Amino acid sequence: MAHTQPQQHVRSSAQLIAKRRTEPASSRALARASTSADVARLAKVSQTAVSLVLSGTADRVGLSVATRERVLAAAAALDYTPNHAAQSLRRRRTNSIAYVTRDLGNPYVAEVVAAVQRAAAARDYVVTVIAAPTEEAELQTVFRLRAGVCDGLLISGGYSRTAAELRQLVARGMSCVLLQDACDEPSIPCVRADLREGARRAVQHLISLGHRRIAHVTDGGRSAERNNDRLFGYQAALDQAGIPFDQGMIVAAENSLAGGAEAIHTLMQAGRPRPSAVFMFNDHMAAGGLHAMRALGLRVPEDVAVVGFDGIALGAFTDPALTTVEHPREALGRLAAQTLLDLLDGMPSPRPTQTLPVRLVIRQSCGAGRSLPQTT
Amino acid sequence: MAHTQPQQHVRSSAQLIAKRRTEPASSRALARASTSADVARLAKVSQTAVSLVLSGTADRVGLSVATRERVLAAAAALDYTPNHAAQSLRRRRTNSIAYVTRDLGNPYVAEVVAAVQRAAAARDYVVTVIAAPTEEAELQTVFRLRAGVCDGLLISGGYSRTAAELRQLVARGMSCVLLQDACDEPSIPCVRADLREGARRAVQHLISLGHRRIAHVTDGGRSAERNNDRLFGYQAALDQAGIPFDQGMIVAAENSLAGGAEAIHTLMQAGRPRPSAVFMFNDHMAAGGLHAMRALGLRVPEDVAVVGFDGIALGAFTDPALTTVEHPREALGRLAAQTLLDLLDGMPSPRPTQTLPVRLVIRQSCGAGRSLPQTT
DNA sequence: TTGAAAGCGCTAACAT
DNA sequence: ATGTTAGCGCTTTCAA
Repeated sequence: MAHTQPQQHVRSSAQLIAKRRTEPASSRALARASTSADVARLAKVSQTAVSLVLSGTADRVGLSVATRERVLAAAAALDYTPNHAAQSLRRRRTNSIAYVTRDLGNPYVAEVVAAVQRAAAARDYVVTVIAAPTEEAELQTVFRLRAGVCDGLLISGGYSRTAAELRQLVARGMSCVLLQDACDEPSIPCVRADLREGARRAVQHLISLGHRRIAHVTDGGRSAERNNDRLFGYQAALDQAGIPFDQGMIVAAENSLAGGAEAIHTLMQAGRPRPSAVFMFNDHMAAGGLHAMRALGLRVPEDVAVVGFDGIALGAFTDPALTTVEHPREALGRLAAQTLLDLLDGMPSPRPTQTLPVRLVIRQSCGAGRSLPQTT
Repeated sequence: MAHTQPQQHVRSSAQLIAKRRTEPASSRALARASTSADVARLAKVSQTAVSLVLSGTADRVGLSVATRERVLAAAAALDYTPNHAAQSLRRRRTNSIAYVTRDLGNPYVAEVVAAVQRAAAARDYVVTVIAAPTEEAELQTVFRLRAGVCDGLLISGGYSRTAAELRQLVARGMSCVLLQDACDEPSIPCVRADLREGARRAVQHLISLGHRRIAHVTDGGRSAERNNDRLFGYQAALDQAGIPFDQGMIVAAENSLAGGAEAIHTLMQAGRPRPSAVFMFNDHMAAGGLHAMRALGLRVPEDVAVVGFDGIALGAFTDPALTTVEHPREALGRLAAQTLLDLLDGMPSPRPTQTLPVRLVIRQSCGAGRSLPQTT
């Protein structure tokens, strides 16, 4: 960018080269992107030198400063960018990892992804996010990754059938880290937040406020045998307080605003014992639930106390603001990325599962009385 | 998957081959992934035949069925997956497009992405989503794409400095389609919704309800000279009704729940003429605004009418439900993807800018009186 | 300190 | 109907 004059000069010779090389090709094509050979020719050095300089290995090897500068000038003049496919083919490394998620729509995901990207960028890796909304899409995605599109894989909340495919992938040498849902394969590390403990504390909090009839709205989209950390935590809290578990207090619904609202309608149906408090699967569903309660004429927290989960921004802006369990999104994303990159560098994960702590955030919806500031 | 027996048989020979080939290599590496040469050897055909069969060109050329089946069997036995880098290098095509967005956190984006993915999948393309939260990140991302990581680019709401970089990219032969924000380069097509008309209608609706002091909360994060379609529509509606424009009715804030709340606090400050209605930049900010109004003791729509924008799911679950302008997310994503893929196929875009219509959705927050069903 | 040469895995002209 | 051959653009021994 510095020396405009010489650069301009060199650029013209560069274009000559490009032109000459392009002539025999199809006339429709634009000027071919310049290659490292073009750079070498222009700098009057070998391709090796170009590669060495541009990959930063030059000083390790000991190329002369003069050569180095000639290469850099030529590269700049030709507006050279290494071809990614060729580089990957040769290096057997793409310097990219994929983050596969089911619901891009969840703002929670965006924050985790942001953290992953920061951590990856610090180690010169690129993150591509792949949305796989259905089980089929997820399977297909994982399958496609066998082609070596990326070096490693971060999977958040995968379907169980994916696990089998994953095992194969890992057996073939692909590195992979799971978010939140450990699979039975110990060689695939998992990074998670302690949702079970978070749920236990949330429900314990409700119990401490005097509630005994506490309902739980679960995510019906998740398979029953997995991902019920929240349910386990809920049960643990009841157990500790000596409150018998009542299956009628459990309602499954779609993980969405509408699903949350629907669950509340179900729960508050006439002829059914009414809960005095509801522990919702997440804040998103809780927001929908609050809407439904309002429509039903129920006051929160006076008639029904509500606790959410995740700690998304929305929870501070609902009416009333949601008491919730905060997911460590930043730490989770960072740790997952670091674990994966360590794996790629040949450093095996210290523990198969790393668990991060969560935090109970008390706002208004649980009726704890204290009027705290409304933003976290 | 059909003939287990023969497959098992072949698999063992396959493993022999794999083993033999691996022996001289580093002992640390896992069994090398099989290549098309391996498949050819096992099927006793040439690599060409393998390539032809697996790329589906076989029938066009006229390979015998016997050959075809031998190849398929061998490929299955070796669990063969073509190497993506090699394929891309040779074909000069990656069969992937990138979707670059500033805020993955916006649920609106997720829906557009989903539509893009469906349209792309139908034409055998993969979509990778790249989050570029800052201008620097966006520039860097666009710059990196010069390496040929993907064949085409979808950019939504890009920063203006990106435009320059984009032009270079397009000049180099990369195909690119903009979402919503046309840039001054006519060769880069743009797909957008008619936000200006949507805004005009929304404000006109407020005017028709008797409002004259209508405030507008804009997105302070966007540069002033771009992206103010909503502002233009707002002004047009005022003009049509003969209401003078008052700069004091315009407040810029961060595009977030908190930003929306902040804007309302500013707008409702004592000593300032109070608006009787507020047209918010989007539903997300509007939701934050509703929260602020509640905190200030203002009733919506009795004291202040509110209209949002985008038509995100949340708008149907706020209290009161938001009157809004619905963005055609599905159509937008689909059209953008199709335009880009057509471009990649050498079909130039019919018009530099394609504009989709929007729709006013009347709910409770504007006080139109009619009590419509709460979900769209 | 630098360069020549081989080859990553695949595809596509061009034989046969 | 099938095989041979020559690269795509890059990195990396190995030799000078």
